[in-house]
Amino acid sequence: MTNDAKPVPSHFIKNIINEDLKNNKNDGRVHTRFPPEPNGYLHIGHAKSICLNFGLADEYNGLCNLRYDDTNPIKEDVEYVESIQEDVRWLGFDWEDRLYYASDYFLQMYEYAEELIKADKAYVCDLSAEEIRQTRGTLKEPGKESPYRNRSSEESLDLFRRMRAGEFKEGERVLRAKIDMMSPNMNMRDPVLYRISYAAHHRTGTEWCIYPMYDYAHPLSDAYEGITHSICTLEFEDHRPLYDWTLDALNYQPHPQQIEFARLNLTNTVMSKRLLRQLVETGAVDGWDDPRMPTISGLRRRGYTPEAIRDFCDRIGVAKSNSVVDIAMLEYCIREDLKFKASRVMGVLNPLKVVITNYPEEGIPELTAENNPENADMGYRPLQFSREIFIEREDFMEDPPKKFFRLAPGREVRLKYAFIIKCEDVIRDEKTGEIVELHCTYDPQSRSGQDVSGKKVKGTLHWVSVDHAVPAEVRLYDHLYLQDEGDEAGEAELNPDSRIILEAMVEPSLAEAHHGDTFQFLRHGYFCVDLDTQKGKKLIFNRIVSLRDTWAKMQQK
RNA sequence: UGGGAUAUAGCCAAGUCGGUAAGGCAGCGGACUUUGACUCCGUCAUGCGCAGGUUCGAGUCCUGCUAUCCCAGCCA
Repeated sequence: MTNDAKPVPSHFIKNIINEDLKNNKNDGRVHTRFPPEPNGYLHIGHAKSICLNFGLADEYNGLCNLRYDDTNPIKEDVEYVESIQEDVRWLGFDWEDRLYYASDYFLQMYEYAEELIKADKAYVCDLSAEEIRQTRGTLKEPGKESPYRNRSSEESLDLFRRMRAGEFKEGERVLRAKIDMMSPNMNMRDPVLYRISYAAHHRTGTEWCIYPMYDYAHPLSDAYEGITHSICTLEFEDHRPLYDWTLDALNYQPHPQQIEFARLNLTNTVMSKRLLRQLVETGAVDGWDDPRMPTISGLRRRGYTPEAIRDFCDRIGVAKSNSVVDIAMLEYCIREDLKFKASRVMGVLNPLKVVITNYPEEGIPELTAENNPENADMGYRPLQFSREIFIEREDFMEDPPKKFFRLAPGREVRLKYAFIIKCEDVIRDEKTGEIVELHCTYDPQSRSGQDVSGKKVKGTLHWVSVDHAVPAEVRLYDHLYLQDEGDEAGEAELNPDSRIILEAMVEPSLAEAHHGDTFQFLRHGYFCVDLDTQKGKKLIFNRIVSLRDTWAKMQQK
């Protein structure tokens, strides 16, 4: 499209790949994967990983797989596997025919485990979960070896086969790697490789009653798929020795390399699946795709575009330091993208009626509005002016400060795409004293595009014709402001101002808008149409993001 | 003296063999403007967690500290 090639940001993972390529490691192949567990909806943090993995494959002429890490049946569901594919596709990435499931490899993994047992590198342990926990030691003290650690390979193999055959109850036995109970790395203290679970798996049903643990399944899945660079987040750094151990134990080749990077954090929001789930389950939000949610589906419904999200992921970079990205960066990206795509239209969120007292009896011919001054290809549309219009209540001040450029008694402003008007009279409600109406005169010489009035005004207002206006629901969103208590119990509390619903008046052309269309309401920001089909196609606009407002900023000072 | 990792501006982040601190977001000042938007121009680290050392020269190398994050699931 554009030729201004955006400089592709460099980062440490590319340095590693470049080095590997130079040494002809992996025969010059680059093969990555995005490996979500289907236990929830994808969020913007996953988008970072998706863009990284698929982006790297793209850039190095390699491949990227989509693989479900579905090794824990009790947490997983087909609802999630479907939403994940939809979201990855929507973001603009294509795994082609490489859609895999760790559960596809259960048999291979099982056979590998038998080999491990025969090689005396794994054993069946009869300790209870509680006993294993107690003998694991602490961060500062070494663990104790299980009394079952040294039983014969034959006995372990027999027990393991019987585990698979369903002869034991959940929790009765596990398969453990025989590594080192004295290791300073907790993950190496004879980690559990297989546990018994009779829960139905969303794909394999009841075919299996033993399931591999992440640390065992992940390196094998990567190896089976010929992954060269297995990119994951920082908390798995301590697991890397186990990742390598699993593949090295039987000298398994190829040997993918695990590389860790820092997960995304955003100011004023929360990325924890636990907290997001809580919002959904308590009904604090309307669902995983509520426009307030940082989920991909929430952002999509809010009106974010895949282009904006990908641009964001490029801009934030990839590194190993825990960081919190300012949400202003995301907001910048969506403004930047919508700037050329969204039609500029007029909507009044808090209407104040204006009567044009010198409006001619014969009426005024149709006006013309430019759909997007930054993108001439988007064309023009007709616009109706009339004797009565609505303007934004906050665009009128009876006693304005010096720098107020909008309407005030005796002042003149331009109505966007239309005429210059002058405020002649302020009409109040007799009882409450509230301003209910403004009486203005218009200057017929000042018509937009053919202004011969010679007037110069500082302010331009947006407006809608009372006769033609279409009522619409407008939803304004604030940040989530969730408190993450960190540990288990933490109750997530939603910012009460996170959604404000207004009854607004919008210009008539919007009556035909489609679900998902994006617009810029002049001065109010970018909005996305979210048609409520339940309520007979009621027009709902989600505000994606506001415009930068230097006037509001001035007032705050 | 458990182990692993990280530290460059308000935020994110480049910085390959040591050669004199990219870029973006936010901010600030100004120009322009029929969106107080957009755009444009200018500005924003004598400084790289701290303290020493090596060197003609250190964000990069060495030594010693400090702070923060992760790890004791039969979760991923």
